[in-house]
Order: sequence, then structure tokens, then C-alpha cells
Amino acid sequence: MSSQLSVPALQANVSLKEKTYEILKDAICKMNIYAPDAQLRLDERQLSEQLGISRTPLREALVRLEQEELVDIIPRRGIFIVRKTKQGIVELVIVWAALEGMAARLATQHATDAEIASLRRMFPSLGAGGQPANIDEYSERNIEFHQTILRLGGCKPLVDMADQLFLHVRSIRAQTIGEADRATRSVKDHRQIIEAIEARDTELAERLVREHALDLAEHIDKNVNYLD
Amino acid sequence: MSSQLSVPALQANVSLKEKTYEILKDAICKMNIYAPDAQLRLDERQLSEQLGISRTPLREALVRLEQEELVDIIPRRGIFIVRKTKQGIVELVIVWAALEGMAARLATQHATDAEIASLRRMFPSLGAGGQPANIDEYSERNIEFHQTILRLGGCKPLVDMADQLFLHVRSIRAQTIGEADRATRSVKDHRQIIEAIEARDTELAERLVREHALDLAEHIDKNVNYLD
DNA sequence: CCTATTTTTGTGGTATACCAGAGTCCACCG
DNA sequence: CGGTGGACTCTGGTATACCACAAAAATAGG
Repeated sequence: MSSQLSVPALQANVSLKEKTYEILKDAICKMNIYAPDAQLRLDERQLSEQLGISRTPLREALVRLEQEELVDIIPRRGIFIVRKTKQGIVELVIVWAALEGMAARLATQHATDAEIASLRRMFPSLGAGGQPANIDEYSERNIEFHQTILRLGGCKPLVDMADQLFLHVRSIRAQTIGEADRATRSVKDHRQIIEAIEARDTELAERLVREHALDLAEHIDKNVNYLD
Repeated sequence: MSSQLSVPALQANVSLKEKTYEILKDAICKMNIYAPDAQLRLDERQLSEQLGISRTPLREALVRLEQEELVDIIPRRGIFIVRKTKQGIVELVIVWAALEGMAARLATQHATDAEIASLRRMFPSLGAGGQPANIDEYSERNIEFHQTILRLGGCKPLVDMADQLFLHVRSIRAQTIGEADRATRSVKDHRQIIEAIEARDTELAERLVREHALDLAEHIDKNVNYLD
């Protein structure tokens, strides 16, 4: 037996407004807000009952979500989950391209060799011909890859802002990643990006990362039609 | 007499939490938070009295400010205006470089000639040798110039995020703009940037804008010491 | 006189009650 | 039958009272 008293964490010192914020954010991100029958309206009183809390911390959580443009609070009308338009999502991806491009730039200048090497460990299971064996795993690795580049830049606000953008793009991502064509191309792009960063080629790394993201933006613009 | 009934606007439909948010944001941005004797602590109850409102809308305003990292709410300790570190500000300027660079890129591709021409009207009064005649006016025009580039990109989140960053950098900006040397150089940079955008040279415009901003970041890093 | 402990006080956190405006529905009137 | 007016209701907005925890102050013990 352990000689230590192990208590089950008991993270009670996080406020209700914080927990509520996390729960709601999670719930909104996980639901398919583009389904035709999606329930976009949130009822304060009903929600507070479901959560077993009063309206006060709930409202503070909602204020945060409103600021992140996840919900829209219309006085005396209601609280609504925001549906992004296609153009809105495309614009967010463009911003992402700018952020990740800058991160890649910084990574070539400041990241250690060991950090850069970690990028290579991010694609373990590729089938013959270089396509990903498992699409779900690939999707996870893909996200991880981009977040790692952001992190290697060593610039915290860059990471934070990209994470924020990611929230909004997540819902659409699953739809675009499915095409085997894009996945194969994506793997190739990623290899080139890694090589550029390894070579400390600042300009090339930035350009490749930016173009990779802008390519996604263009793809969404052309091929996603179930929005709007 | 006018044939139209002119009502005095009556913009009463903005909530207290909104007004409070604006007022506080403004107040925080205008105060010198780096003064040694600066009062960084905010008292909820005292503030609500001063504003003539209850704590509820005030707290909702504070939640927003916390999310923008303008204040830090520490449970059962207090609410504190956040002092950015020098490195923190440098990082924000780096992000800015990424955003404005992307905006310049987009501007070369999508902005109309008329829109681009508006950039030139932004520097009316230069003395002999190209230095700005009036440092305050120059500072205003400078800000306007950069915000215009952001706008010409035609990508709303780019503008919004840059505005957000601007809040945090504003306090330090007045300090760095003063040096005549930098101002002269800045004017030259701006002219080159305008020319690149006019020539629709996407790569050059992006590079010049980025380098201009990164140059500011470096300058802050090297020459600003009254922080920390 | 110093230190350890208890008490007090002050802070943000939460719950609740009430308010005001917008939308809805139905009765009334033309 | 149709349109209009008004009451009703439902929503978020606001005010207020109370709670829990932490820091500070007071006090007891050495």
C-alpha cells in the first residue's frame, strides 16, 4: 500500500462560472450546429436548472462565450449559438495562416533541434504510397502537428489566438479532412514543412505553412456548400 | 424649419454592462499603469458605487475585461489591472506583424485602386527632409495608416484581432514614437509600403509590412527599459 | 517579546427577487 | 371579416442579500 494519502484531487477551487464556461464551450463545440434541426436557442433559466446553479455564474459564463463569438446575446430576445457563415470560416483560416506562418518563421530562428525533431514523430502510421492508414488518427495527428508548429514559435499569444480560432473551425474540419486526395497531399506538404524548418530556412518555412493553410481556405471556399 | 422630425438619438438600448465595459476599458487604457504608484487594484463595491450601478452588470463587464487580459480576477483576493511585461508586449507586436502582413497581402489582391489611394492621403504635413511636423498628429496618422492597411485586407477578424492587440500596445506606443530618428525612418517605410501595394506586389508588400512591425518589436526589446 | 492560534474583517462568489422591454395572442371595434 | 389595441407572458437586465474563503488582526501561550 502507498504510504501517501492520496486524495482524489478535489479541484473545488475553480468557480462555478469557470466550470460552466468550460462545459458550455465543450457542449457547443461538440454539437453539430449546422444541422437543419439544430436547437440554437439557449434558455438561461432552463440551463441554470439543468446545471443545478443559479443564473448569475451562468450569465458570466455566457458573457465570455459571447465575447468569443460562440453565442450571441440579444437583449430581451434570447441567447443564440452563432452559426458561422462559410466566408466567416474562410476568413478565420486566413488569419490562422498568418499566425502559423509567423510561428514557423520564429521556429526556424529559435526552436532547438530536439523540438524540431518532435515534428517527425507526429506521423507514425502511413500506409503504402504515403496515405494515412487511419483517417481518425490522421486527423488527430494533423491537428497536433499544426499546434506543435505554433508552439515551437515560442510566442504565447500566437498559440492562444490560434487555439481560439481552432474552436470555430473545428466543426468544419471533420468534413474537409475526409477526402483521401487532400490527406495524401497534406502529408507531402507536412514533410516539406518539416524539412524547411529543419534547414532553418525561415522564408521557405513561412511560405509553405502559409500556403498550406491558405490552400485549406480555398478548398473550403470552393467545396463546402452545406453552410449558408 | 426641417420637415423631418429629428429625435435626439436616444440610444438607451445599450445595457449597463456594455456601457460599464466601455468606460472601464477606456479608463484602463488611458491611465499609466506602469507608474510606480499606479493603483492597480479595483474594488468591486467601490466601483459600483462610483458608477452608480449594482455589482452584477459591473462583474459582467469585468469578466469581459478579464478575458481580454486587461484585468486579472483572483478569487477572494481582488481584481487587478494587468501589467504587461516587456516580453509580453514584444510578443503582441510580433503577432501584429503577422496580421498586418497578411492584410497587406490581401490588400494587393483585393483592394480597389481608390482604396489604396486613400493611404497616400494619410501623410499631409511633412516638414523639410520628410520628418513629421507635429509629433502628435504624426502619431495619430501613423495609427490610422496601419489600421487602414488592416481594413484594406477585407478580412474582418484580421481587423478585430489587431484592434484587440492595439489596446495592449497603446500604452507603450507613445513612448517609442517620440524619437525623431524612428519617425523619419517610419515615414520612409510607409512610402515604400504604399508603393508596393500600389504595384500589387503581394510578396514585397507583405515583407515590408512585416519587417516594419518586427522592427518596432526589436526596438522595444532593445530600448524600452522602464518596464519590469 | 516573539510565536502560534484564534477571531475578525473584507473580498469575490452565488442565489434570488424584481424590473423592463419585446413579442404574442385575443378581444373588441369598425 | 380584418385590423387594431392592449393585456399577458416570456426574456434578459439589474439590484440585493447572503456565503465561503483568505488575509489580517488580535490574542493567548511560551
